[in-house]
Order: sequence, then C-alpha cells, then structure tokens
Amino acid sequence: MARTILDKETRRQQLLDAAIRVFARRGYLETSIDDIITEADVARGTFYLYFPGKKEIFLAVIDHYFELLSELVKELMAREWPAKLERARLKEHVLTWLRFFAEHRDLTKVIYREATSIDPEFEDRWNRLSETVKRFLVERVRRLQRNGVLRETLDPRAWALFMEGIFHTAICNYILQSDRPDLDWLAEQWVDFMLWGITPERRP
Amino acid sequence: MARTILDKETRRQQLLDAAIRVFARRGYLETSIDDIITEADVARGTFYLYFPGKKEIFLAVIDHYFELLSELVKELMAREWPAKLERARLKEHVLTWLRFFAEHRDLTKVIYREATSIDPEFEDRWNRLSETVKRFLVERVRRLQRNGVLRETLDPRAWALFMEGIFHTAICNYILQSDRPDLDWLAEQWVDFMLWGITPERRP
Amino acid sequence: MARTILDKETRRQQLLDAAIRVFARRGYLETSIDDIITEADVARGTFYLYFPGKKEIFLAVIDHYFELLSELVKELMAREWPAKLERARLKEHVLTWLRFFAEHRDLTKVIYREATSIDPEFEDRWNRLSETVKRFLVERVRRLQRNGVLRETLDPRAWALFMEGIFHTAICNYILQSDRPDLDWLAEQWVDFMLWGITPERRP
Amino acid sequence: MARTILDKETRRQQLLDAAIRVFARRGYLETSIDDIITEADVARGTFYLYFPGKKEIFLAVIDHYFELLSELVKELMAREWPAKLERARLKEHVLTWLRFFAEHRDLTKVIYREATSIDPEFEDRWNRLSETVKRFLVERVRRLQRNGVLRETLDPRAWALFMEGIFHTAICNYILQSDRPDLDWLAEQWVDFMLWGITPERRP
DNA sequence: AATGAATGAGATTTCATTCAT
DNA sequence: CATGAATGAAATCTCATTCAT
Repeated sequence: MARTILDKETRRQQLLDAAIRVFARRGYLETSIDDIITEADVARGTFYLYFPGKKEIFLAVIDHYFELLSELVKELMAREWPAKLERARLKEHVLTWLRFFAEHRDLTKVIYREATSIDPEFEDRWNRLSETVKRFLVERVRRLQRNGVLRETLDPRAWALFMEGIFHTAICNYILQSDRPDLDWLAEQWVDFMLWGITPERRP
Repeated sequence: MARTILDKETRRQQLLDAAIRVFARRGYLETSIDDIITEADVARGTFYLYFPGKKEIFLAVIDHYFELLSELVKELMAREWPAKLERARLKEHVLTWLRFFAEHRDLTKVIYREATSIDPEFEDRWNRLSETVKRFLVERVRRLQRNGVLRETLDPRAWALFMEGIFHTAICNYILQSDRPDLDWLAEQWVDFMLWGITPERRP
Repeated sequence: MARTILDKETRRQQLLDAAIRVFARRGYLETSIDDIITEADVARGTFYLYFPGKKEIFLAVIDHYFELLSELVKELMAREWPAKLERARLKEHVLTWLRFFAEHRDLTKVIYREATSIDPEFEDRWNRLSETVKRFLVERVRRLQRNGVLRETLDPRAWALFMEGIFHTAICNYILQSDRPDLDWLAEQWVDFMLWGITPERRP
Repeated sequence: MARTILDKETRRQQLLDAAIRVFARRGYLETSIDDIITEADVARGTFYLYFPGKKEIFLAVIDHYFELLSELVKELMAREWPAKLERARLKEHVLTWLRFFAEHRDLTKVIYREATSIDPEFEDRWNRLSETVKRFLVERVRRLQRNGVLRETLDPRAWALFMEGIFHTAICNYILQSDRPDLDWLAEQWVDFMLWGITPERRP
C-alpha cells in the first residue's frame, strides 16, 4: 500500500468516515477492525495510532453524531416558538429533524440501531443524547401549558417519551427503510396526530 | 456435574430460559456459550445437542417470543372492538400490551434492544413480527374510519408506525428502565394523547 | 429404535461387519463411533458393551483379518511346493492370494491402506502379520535355492520384500481400484516377471 | 515469545518444515495444530495466517513433495537411457531414487504412510503423483521393447505397477525402518531381480 | 507517521466415552 | 442387555491488539 502522510485530523476523519460506512453496512458486532481499515485503505497499525480500539472508534462515531445533533438543537432552541400552536411552524420544526436524519442516513443507522445494545458505555452516551433532546422538549411544553395553548392533563414527560418513540420508528422503520422517504407526508401526519390524535375533527 | 436426564423438550426449554436470562443481563455480544451453559447448569456438549450455535439459540429465543406475541395478538383480535371509541376499552387494550411486556421483561429486553442489530437474519425475523402487529392495527383503524368514529385524514399506516414507535420507547425507555413502572399512568397518558393529541380539550 | 436382543457373538459380529464397511468407505480417521452404530443400527451404549473404544474395534478388525489370512497361509503351507519351478503351480499360488484379497475387498482396503499409519499398536499388529507371511516365503526360497532351481545370488529377504511390495500395489492400485480386476492377467504377468525379470527370453 | 518478522515465504517454509517433522513423528491423526506451532516456535494465530487449517498444511506438504519429486523425474528424464540394458546404468538409476527417499526420510514417511489414508483429497493428490511417475516408466519400457532389448511379453503397465510396489515396500519396510539402510545392497538385489527374476542365471 | 506480520487470549466446536433409565 | 441423553477434555479457529521494521 502506498504510504501517504496526511495531517492528523484528516486521517482521523478518514477513519471515522470509513467506520460510519462499515458500521452502517454490517453493524457493530459484525464489523471487524479489518473491515474498517480496508474501507479506509489504511494499514492495521495506523488505526491504532488514532483510536485505542473498536469500542473507542464507535464512541467517537457517537460523539460525532452528538456534535451534529447538538448544533441542530442549539439552532432549534434559538428559533422562538410561537405563543400559540401554529400547525405550519410545528410541521417545519418536525421536518427540520426528519431532514437531518435523512441527510445523515449512515450515521443515524449506526446510532439508532446499535448504540443502545452493544455496551453500557455506548448506552450511557446515547442516554445523555436522548436526555438533552427530551429536556428541551419538556421545557417547551411546560411553557405552552402555562400559556394555556396546550392540554393541561398532558404529562410533558409522557409526551417527550411518545415523541422520542415516534422519532425512533419514523427513522428506523420509515426513513431508513425506504429509498425515497416522503418526509412531507410523514411530517403532515405527525403534526396532525400530535395536535388532534385520532378523534374526528372538532377544530374551531 | 450431576447427570440428569430430561426429555428433549424440557431440556431445550431449560437452555432457552437460561439463554433469555443471560442475553437480557449481558447482551448478545457479551454472552458466550459458556455463560449460557453455566446459567443452565449443563455441560458444554449438551448445548450443541440442542442448538447448532449461539446465533441459532438467539433465533430460537426470538421465535419463542414470536409465539407468545402471536398468542396475545390472536387473543386481542378475538376481542370485538367497540363500534365507537371507548376510552376505557382502549386503555384496557393498551394495558394488556404493556402488561405483557412488563411480565416478559427479560425476553422483551433481549428482543427490543438487540434483535434488530445483531444479524440480518435476526432483523428479518423481527420485521415479520412487527409486520404482523401492524397489519392488525391498520385493519382495525380502517374499520373505525368506515364507521366515521375515527378522523378521516389519519393515514392508518402512519398511525401504526407511530403506535409502534410509542411502544418501542415506552418499553425501552420506561418499562425496562424503572423498577416499578406505573403502567396505569402510562396507559392513561397514551390513550389521552392518542385520542386528542396535545390540543386542549374540546370534547363534547 | 427397536430393542433387539441377540446373543453376544452375533451382536459382536454385527458391529464388526458394520465397522469394516464404514472403515473401508470413510477411513479410520473420518469414521466416528456414530457412523459405526448407525451402520450397525445399534445404540451408542451398546457399542461400548462390546468394544472398549474405536481403537479397539479397529484392532479387532485387524485380528479378524489376521485369522482369515492365517487360515490361508496354513492351507498354502500344507500344499507341497514342487522341487522345480513350475510356472503353472506358481501362478495358481499367486492367484489364490489375489482371489483372497478380491473376495475381502472392504477388509483389505481397511488393512492395507490404514493399518500402518494410524497408531503404533495397529502398526505392530500389521507387522506381525507381515512377518508371518515373509518368514513363510523366505523359508520356501531357501529350500528351492538349496535344490539349485533358484538363482543363488537372490537374497531371500530382498525377494520377500519385493513380493510384499508387489502385493501391496497389486492390491491397492489395481485390485481395489478397478471394478472388475483381471486377476488372471495380473497373475500371468507376475509369474513371468518373477521368473525371468525384464530380460528377453532365453528359456530352455 | 520473541516476535520475529520474516518475509512471507520464509515463514511459510518454516511452518511447512515443522509440519513435516511433526507429521513424520506423530502421524497426521495424532498431530495437532498445537504440535506444529510448538515445533515451529510460532504463535497460534500465525499458523492461521499461512494455512487455513490442518488439512491444508498437509496438502501443502504433499505439494512440496510433489515439486521435489517432479524435479527428480525431470532430471532422470533428461538422462538418456542406453539403447541396451546396462546393469550399471540401471543400478545408478535405482540408487538415485533410493537416495532421494533416504534423504527426505521425514517427508517420505509422511507421504508414503499417510497420504492415501487420511482424506479423499489427499489420495487424489497422491494418485496424480503416482501417475506421473508411472507414465514415465511405461514410456521408457515401450522404447526398450521396440529396440528388442526388453522381453516382449512384458506388459509395461504391469511392470510399472510392480516397480511402484517394490518402491513402496523398499521405502516403508526397509529404508524407513532401518537406521542405516544399505542402499547399495538394495539396488543390487533390485536390478538383479528386475533383469533376471528368480531363475538361475542363463546369461550370455 | 505508517506499515502489516505476529501475537495469544478466549471463543467456538467436536466427539469418544459415560451412565441414569 | 439395551438405550441414548449427557458429559467434558481437547481440539479448532477468530480477531482485537501489539510492535519490529
């Protein structure tokens, strides 16, 4: 193999990218260091110059995702939510999330399907990620409940749980499965369901 | 080790039970055949008399779950759904599911957290399970929509997806996490959210 | 499996016959106790009532062969060799051997192809067999040399060695290989070669 | 264990050499991968870097022998055989073979005593080897028969068979058994027997 | 910094043998 | 006597990690 010398950060990213692709394709368990270095076209020893092991590169993948997600959360938190429940604004909000996952398919696949089942440390990292998002949601709901635009009997924690669940399958069983997921249809259904449940319309 | 002779089915079940406990405790990846035979108090060779390998006993665990779940689905399908949306009946329905998962904690843990990420064959088995349940849900919704008791703009497939997602996190992030999950609270919140979404009550 | 009770000797022979067939078909190494009991249609435990193990049944097979061969040797030794080299008598002698091997194909296959290579004890048994035959040959040759009908420069031990070798390949590479070996052709060639070598005839 | 890095071919040869020694000493069946790596002073994993398993290294041993033998055959074929049967030349020819086997005792032991009994694939390899040699012999005999220096009634295929047999026992029961085999005596006896058989001399 | 041959702990798997029924 | 489920020692094999080059 040609001996290419790259600066540390580029090489690290090259390995990380390769790992994301391979993990997405074969899953954590079935992925061997060999798969990663073959994908990255790098020698065995080189891998260990950048990551202490398989577990650690997986954690680095999660961390990478965490950063991307944090940026998204920060951006969404910056957007001021309207005092009232505006269907269009909610849909836009949901779509922003869905687009993020659709854009980072491989990464999302890795995280959503594996991060919770492989290793306690992976799970821990995942839970911190999940908590961050849920805290954000709970806080928003509380504010809207105080304004009276949101049903009082709704327990924000339950709602956050439900939202997380809908995210989960929307991602795992729809976005990651279909070749061309109809994000708009999904967001539309989502918002309607979230606003009015399954009961026939008695909207104003 | 004491040599006990059991009939084939009992011994198989003993191994399966042991496997469920160990998989739930340590996860598929971290579980070795050694762990399983220690838990089952059985000799190494005995394991291979009943299962060709680790992968296969895991598949057998999934199949076992599939059977339990199929019985539940059959039972629920036998129950006639009311023509109208009755809150109490819906809640009872949801509770039946939740109790099932709470009862089979170990098994559920194994299935929900691992089955999709270990092996393509596991995933396949899991998807068939998931489809069975979703077809059931979609069919019920269609019937209620025809009766006009269910919002017409609701896409049954989207709804089934959402329900599956709520199940998923309700199970993974609530039932499996807490020591004494409050199933009643969860069912209550679930039904309310499902019926009316987050919008303040405008019920009759 | 039906529980059939047979007298000890019959059951032993049943197992021995099965073993000969399986050893001939698959070789000692590739043959498992399982193969033998399947072929004999006998339970696992039953095998161990008659033979202490795999090695021992193989030794019993060799011993069985030894007995058959001993009978043949005894018979041949009884036949008085002519004082002169009679082509016809020699050929008949060789044919008797060849027919024996052709008749006991399976057994011969086992013995000739495996007995020397599996285990020191097998080898030992084989060597004793081989020595018996060679001693017989050497003694006959010496007698004929004394009568002056056999070349004096011929070392009887070398000759016995050569005869054994010719037997070996005649058996392994001709009799055991062809479906319908032409024993007569073989005996004819053998005797001619033994008598006159490759040199053109200068016979009286 | 000291970590020595060798080029691929050297390491492979080191393993092959170790395997030959161990196979010769303990036989195929009794040899474990462990024995081979201990003999080669190499780690367990290193073995699997070069050979997929025990069967394969054995096949490689046979192939190695095949190559050595092929060289010898090529060399012998290059030597022009005399038009007449020259005792001295024939003896030299036989001695060349015998010396080859005496030189490669270990390898010969492995091949001659095991190759035909372990595995169908081994046997196949062995038969190809055997055929190569026999074709060479048959062709030479035919030529000599055409020149009239060789008995016409001799069937070359029978002769090649006999030669192979004599080789076999000469090797297995003489060369491999004695510590200091008298190759010259053996060659002498061989050539005499081959030329004139057992009949008293009627040479010119 | 990069390489890839070498390592070995630990996993899986086999199968001759035992023994409760 | 006969059975065959159970045993476990000993084999094979994998792969994350190390380290001489």
